[in-house]
Amino acid sequence: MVDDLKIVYIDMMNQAARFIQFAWRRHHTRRLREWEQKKLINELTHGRELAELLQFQLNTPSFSSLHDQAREMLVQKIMSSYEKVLHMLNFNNSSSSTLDPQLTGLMIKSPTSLGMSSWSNLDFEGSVKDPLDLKDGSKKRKTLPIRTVIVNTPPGAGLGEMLEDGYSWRKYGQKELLGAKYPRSYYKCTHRYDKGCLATKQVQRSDEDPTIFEITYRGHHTCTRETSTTIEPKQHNIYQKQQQPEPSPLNLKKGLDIVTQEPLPSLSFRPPSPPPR
DNA sequence: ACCATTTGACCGTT
DNA sequence: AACGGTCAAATGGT
Repeated sequence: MVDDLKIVYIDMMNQAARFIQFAWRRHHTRRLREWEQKKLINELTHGRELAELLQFQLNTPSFSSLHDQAREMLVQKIMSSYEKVLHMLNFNNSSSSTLDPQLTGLMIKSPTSLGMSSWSNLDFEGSVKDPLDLKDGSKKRKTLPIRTVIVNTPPGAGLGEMLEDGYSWRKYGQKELLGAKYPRSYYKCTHRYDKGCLATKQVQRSDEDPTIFEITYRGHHTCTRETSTTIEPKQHNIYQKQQQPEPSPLNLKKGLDIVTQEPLPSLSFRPPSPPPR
């Protein structure tokens, strides 16, 4: 849970950084167009909401108070980060819908000079660094569950429907692999940013039998809501190749909405407590 | 205007 | 240096 939110958070911050950098470099002091800014603000706003959810969850009586303290610190970092970014972007809301170029410049050149401590791990040549990696030597990064399925094409089916699995994916890359005849395609869940869904898949057409595809999924879909029309993935012609058990059994069934949907056992449900400032 | 895909560049690991 | 994964500008579609 915490790890997942961290990933989304870093992802979003990186995107925000890249976005601002892009706007800065290409248009120099040009103004961001309204829709550009709106998009960015929407993303950041949602990220802040996620952080609030996390904070609420952390108000739950703890198992290990030590970890909870670290978590709480992380939450506060996240929250203040978002507050500051949003504030910067909203700076001019009252007058016009443009991003103040001077402010942008300051952000890039000397983020700390404005007291933006949580931007200090943002360098604009690189990206956001994971704050917990700095102090903790535990390198448990590959925690996302991986499962690979072999799918073969039904005789009459076309390629398109063959690759349908009930989820919506956005292709973000394709690569010719070393000894392979066919390229490998890379997909992210369409709701990576609007719902923080980290699911990913790779599709690899088989060398020897081109009707066979090897599809590797990693991560859960946290984007599905069971409001009426949850689509179950089609299970035709699928052979499970390998399966990894869930590392985190107690959460993430329904993703980051867990607080509102599936309260933890210890959490007798109550309305979200106002987050401490 | 908005969105997804394409595709070479880029980047981290080995 | 090479490989595999990801990014993002260009492109094409609605």
